[in-house]
Amino acid sequence: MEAALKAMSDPTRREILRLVQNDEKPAGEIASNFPVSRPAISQHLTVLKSAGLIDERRSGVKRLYRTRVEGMAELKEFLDNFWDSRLERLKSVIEAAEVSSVEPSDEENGDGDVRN
Amino acid sequence: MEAALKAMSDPTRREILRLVQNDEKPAGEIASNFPVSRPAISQHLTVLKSAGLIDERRSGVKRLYRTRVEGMAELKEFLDNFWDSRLERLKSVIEAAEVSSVEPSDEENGDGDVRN
DNA sequence: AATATCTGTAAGTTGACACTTACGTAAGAA
DNA sequence: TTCTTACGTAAGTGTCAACTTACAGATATT
Repeated sequence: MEAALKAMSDPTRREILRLVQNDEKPAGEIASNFPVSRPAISQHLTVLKSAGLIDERRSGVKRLYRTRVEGMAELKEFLDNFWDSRLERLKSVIEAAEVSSVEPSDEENGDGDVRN
Repeated sequence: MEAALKAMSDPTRREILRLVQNDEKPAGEIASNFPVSRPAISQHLTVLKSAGLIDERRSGVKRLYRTRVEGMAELKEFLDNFWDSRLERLKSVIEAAEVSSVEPSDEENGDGDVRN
């Protein structure tokens, strides 16, 4: 999970995920879409695979990669829980902010008694 | 956005976000929840702030931090779009996998004609 | 003014990471 | 078997990021 989030934080890997979203593609073809070297992409694929975000299948000399749905779903669920515990009750706030302008509470006195 | 995702990929920062989800808290109190040094947390706060995920408010000597709803919402939306273009049509697949066991297509011949 | 408190910033260290260029390996073709 | 194709892996390099220990600055307190 931790690994999945970290894996997704890289733009190249996100693009890879986008490339293999539906049909599986061989490593070479995937690499051909990027300005970096083929081994570099191979390493990215390893990261994505060990993060559970893609599947690897061997077919002859080639290795076909494809998005692993379970892994993606797990990550999504993890993040959805994250939003839930934070955004849910604050959802109204942002909606209110969209309607009217931002209206700060405007307090500039000192201290609010925070135990330390 | 890129910055936000990267910021979230760190466990310490995710915990910070969890701490300041509702009420704002001063940097010192936030730091007291972690085994690392206070300056380290201060730097994490800087990262989160410049990623637009938290807000800073000065109150006397203290600096109060709190989750920034807009930033979180934007990140969520970005990711939701990401899932959409990938998971939506594959949703059925994982649901099918939950019902029955995994049933691979069982192809082991070679090559599928991939231009290279 | 002098002092204590709360905090960011500077500077340096260490480890992770994205990348490169060899090189090794497995599968199919000649 | 020998060659070619499609890869991963090893080894090295530069950069970034998380952390540390000083130190500086700004706000109350005395």
